[in-house]
Amino acid sequence: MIDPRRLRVLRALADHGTVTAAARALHLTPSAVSQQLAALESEVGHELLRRRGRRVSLTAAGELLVRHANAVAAELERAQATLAAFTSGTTGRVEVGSFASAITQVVAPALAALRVSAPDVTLRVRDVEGHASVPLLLDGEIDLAITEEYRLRTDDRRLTRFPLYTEPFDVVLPPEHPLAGRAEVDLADLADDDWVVTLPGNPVRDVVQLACEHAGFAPRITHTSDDFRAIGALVRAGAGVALVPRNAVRGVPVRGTAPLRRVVAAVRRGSEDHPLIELVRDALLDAVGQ
Amino acid sequence: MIDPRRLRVLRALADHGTVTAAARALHLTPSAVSQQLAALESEVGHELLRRRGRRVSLTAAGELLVRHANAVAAELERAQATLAAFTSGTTGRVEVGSFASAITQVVAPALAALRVSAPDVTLRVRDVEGHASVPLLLDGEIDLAITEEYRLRTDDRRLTRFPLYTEPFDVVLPPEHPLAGRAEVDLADLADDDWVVTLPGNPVRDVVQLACEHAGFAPRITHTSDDFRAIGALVRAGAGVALVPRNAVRGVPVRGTAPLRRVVAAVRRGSEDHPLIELVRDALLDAVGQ
DNA sequence: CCGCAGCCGGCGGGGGTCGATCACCCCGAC
DNA sequence: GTCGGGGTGATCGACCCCCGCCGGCTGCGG
Repeated sequence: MIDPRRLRVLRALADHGTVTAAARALHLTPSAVSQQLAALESEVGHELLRRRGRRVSLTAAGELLVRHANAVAAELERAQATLAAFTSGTTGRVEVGSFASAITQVVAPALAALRVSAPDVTLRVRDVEGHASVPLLLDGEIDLAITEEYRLRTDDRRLTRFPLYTEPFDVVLPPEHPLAGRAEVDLADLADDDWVVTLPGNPVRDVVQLACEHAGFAPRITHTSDDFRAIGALVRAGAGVALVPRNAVRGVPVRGTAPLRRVVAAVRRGSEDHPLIELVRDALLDAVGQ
Repeated sequence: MIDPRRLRVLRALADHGTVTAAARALHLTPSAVSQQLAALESEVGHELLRRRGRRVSLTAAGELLVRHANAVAAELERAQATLAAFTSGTTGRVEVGSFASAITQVVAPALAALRVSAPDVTLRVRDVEGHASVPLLLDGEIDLAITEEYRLRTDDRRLTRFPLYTEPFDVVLPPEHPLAGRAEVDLADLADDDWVVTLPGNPVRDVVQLACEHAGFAPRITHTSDDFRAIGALVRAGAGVALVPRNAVRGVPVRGTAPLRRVVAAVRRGSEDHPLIELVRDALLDAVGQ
């Protein structure tokens, strides 16, 4: 029989791609992970890992088993959720991971509301870089992740997601910029400016570049940062212009159709029925006035 | 996090009703089972067992968790099945449990056919009393059970079932019986005979009694046995008449609508896609000419 | 030459057995 | 009726063994 605890190890490997990273996520040494995977292979009688150089990748059988492992994990999560629904008094802790601006936007208000409506629920908030929250969620380090929609594949069967709010991207201009003070700005008018954008790999960068392209130009990129407050500081220092989500840095609306950032909450599949998760989700939805 | 191995113990308890019996099924001591269940309770933070006298029964939370445990088990079974489908050459062992007459009827021919069509598959057959096969199946002692339909609840989500064949009940008469030699017998003509039937609790007994009732009388029961060959011997010895499945003891057809015994094969849910199971199932269906 | 995967020796603890105890139920004796 | 005893079932404590982890090492590859 397959030892279901070993499936957990396999899942971690699939998520992190390397034995060492999986071990970190499981709070184990690489040695232990390697041994467990070897044991799993002999258990199922199949090669699950392919040694590719100094790394490993999953074989087809491995990929298959991972999908079943995900189903098992979801079922366990569901078991915990329905069981928790039996506890009459809602007590417990929920760990929420969120990027900075969403904390001020929705998490902090939700936390305040929960302090009075459900004082026995302790909400632990963790400021997490956008790209890090989903892995943390899957690792079980946090129970609910607030992230941008484009960081999730819609068909990811490991997660359940629900939308929180949508915000447009605003233009941020230096105080001395000729267009400063306008009520709206046309992107095309910024074709000759210097631009401050996020680092390559950050999806926001693609959003900005697509928007500029749509306005008929390619932005001249002079400075980069993944921290929107840093971007705001650079812009105020006259380093260039930027296009950032409204709640990150307050700017000027874009004339016409502005790109949008959709913010969603995600939980591990199966935990969506957990009463504490439902409570926090509802508080978050209340906080965005919905 | 719930340790999924402990769910296995909980399942065994639910199936067998007592810690000792669950321990037997798991090849453990009662002490070990008791400890694992206590650990599970503290893991989920709920009472799962209620001490009722010197026995235990499941609480509502326990019942709930059992259902999830069944889902997890089915998923693990499915994982094993899809992985086994990767092995090109069909090799392995399948344990089949069946009552005696079905062995001669379908299992033996299927075994003979598999010996030539799939020589690397070893089929182990086990003669099992009708009531015992399903528990053995759930315990993992056998992989496929051939049993009467009325021994299965149709909504049992732990099993997948498929029909094999249907046989009518025949009347068995002593050689010196006035109706002996007839091509058909009307049940109503046996109202004044002594009857040999199965023991109370055996569903066949209910079938016989219902049939007699339908024919307008209550059978006068003088001898009982759960072994149809023993019943046949008693009848031939002149002890009375009987109504038994045709393949168990050859008798005389009933005039009008005879009661039917539907014989089905059952496998653990999730294992229906296992290539070896499919192979055996097809061989069984071939053996009944379908 | 660093970093990662995979062995090997050694250790600790989870999880097993064993034996004893307690609780309960079904008896039959009185 | 009730009292006591035997059988059975659950649980606890003590012990212990092996599984599974760690740490250090090797080998390889980028």
